[in-house]
Amino acid sequence: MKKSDIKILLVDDEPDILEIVGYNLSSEGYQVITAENGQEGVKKAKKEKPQLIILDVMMPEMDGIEACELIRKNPDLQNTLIVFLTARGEDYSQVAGFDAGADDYITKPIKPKVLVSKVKALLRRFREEDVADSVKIGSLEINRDEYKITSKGKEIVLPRKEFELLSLLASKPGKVFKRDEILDAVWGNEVVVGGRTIDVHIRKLREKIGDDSFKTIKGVGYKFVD
Amino acid sequence: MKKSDIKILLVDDEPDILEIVGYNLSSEGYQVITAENGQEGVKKAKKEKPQLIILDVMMPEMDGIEACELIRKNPDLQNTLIVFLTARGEDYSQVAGFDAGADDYITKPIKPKVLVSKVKALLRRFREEDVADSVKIGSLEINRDEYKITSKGKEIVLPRKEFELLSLLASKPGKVFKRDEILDAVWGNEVVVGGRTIDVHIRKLREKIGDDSFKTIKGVGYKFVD
DNA sequence: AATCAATTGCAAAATTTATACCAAAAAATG
DNA sequence: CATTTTTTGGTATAAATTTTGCAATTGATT
Repeated sequence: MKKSDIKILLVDDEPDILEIVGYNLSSEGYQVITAENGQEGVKKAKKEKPQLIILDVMMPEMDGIEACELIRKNPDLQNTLIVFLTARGEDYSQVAGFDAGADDYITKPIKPKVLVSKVKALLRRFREEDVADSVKIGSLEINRDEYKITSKGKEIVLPRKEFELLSLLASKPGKVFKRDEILDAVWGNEVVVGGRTIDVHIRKLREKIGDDSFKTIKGVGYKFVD
Repeated sequence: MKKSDIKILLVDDEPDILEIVGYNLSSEGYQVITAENGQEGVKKAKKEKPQLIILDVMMPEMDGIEACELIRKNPDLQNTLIVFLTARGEDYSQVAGFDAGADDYITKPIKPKVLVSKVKALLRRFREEDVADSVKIGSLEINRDEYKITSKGKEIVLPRKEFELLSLLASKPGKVFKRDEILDAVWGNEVVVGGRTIDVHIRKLREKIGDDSFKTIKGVGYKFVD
């Protein structure tokens, strides 16, 4: 994701803050969206789905804490980063803010450099978390990032489809995936492939990973067991 | 960078301050340069390019804020750290100072210990940021600043695109970058280039850096291995 | 238990797809 | 304008995916 693809929503009732913070973030290359109160903030958050939201705690009508809670209720915004702006000394707000689901807070008066570096740091973490899906299933380790699988210390390189199939099955060990489900997930339901195709791939996996790991449930599908 | 390579510029109209602060910093091993007023400070800043500048806010003729703004306008001094010296209670100066681009402030009366530790802390950050531009990946050293790559002691000069591509891949050794990702990062998704373009650049890199360093994951993308 | 129908396993072949490589054109650079 | 870098299209090659036909297995039914 490019920097200019990152949206930051800025919610504060003081236009001055909006301007200075907005300016600093814009000149760093981020897309900045602003809102002047809690309601508007929540609305824009839902609409724009920013990666990061900077929320003033003290605002008339709906304060930052409340807005934060509302935002967090939205499933699409679960992973959005939320940073609170608090006046120094409003100590309680840190606690309450973290309870409400904040990721960090910045105290006023705002130092542009601090703000920018904090935002950068958070977004770095965000990005890393985003890609860091390497799952361990018993003796298997599936590293989606590096596109490789480690089984009992041995690295196994798999072709795309086999890799996808294995990740799917191993994502829920024990669960039986119906053939339809598998086709949907691995092949996508646009492409129609014959019925035997899945078997073949399963066979390849059995050859490479181990025969016992894959159980056939006749008339239904396959499952991966550890 | 050695400590004795670090220059600190001290700007204050009071000779006493100059002396006491200067003495403390010198005995820490830093190179200290002094100036007795704003004009002189700005002039010396441009000439000496210190890593850190300590500026008194209250000075006759040109005050610290103004000097700071002038300094910041100089492209070479964008990353220079600027610390303000303010009398306690001059609260406005904090705000105005940060607006002008200051990184920190120290209130008078000056406590040498506080001063020194603050300077150290700031310079640590500065150094970290500074080196973050040249990354070492195994036998490779990528210097984004000077736009060159050192491999096994040999300097390799790369054209822009090849350089960008290599830095991308090497930034996360082992990670597979999908062709889309590569296009986004190196070419930017505004420009549309054909699919073979990436191959060709990879080939060039393989010729120059070494065949083994670049693995192809068919149907997915490429990765750099150390 | 034997039979039957349906389903899955399997191996090799066929097909499709992706990438490497090349040469040459186009664009940028100085 | 000469040189270097980047892009493109074409072809060769390698690899992955799918198909196919038959054998083996399973579960249900008698």
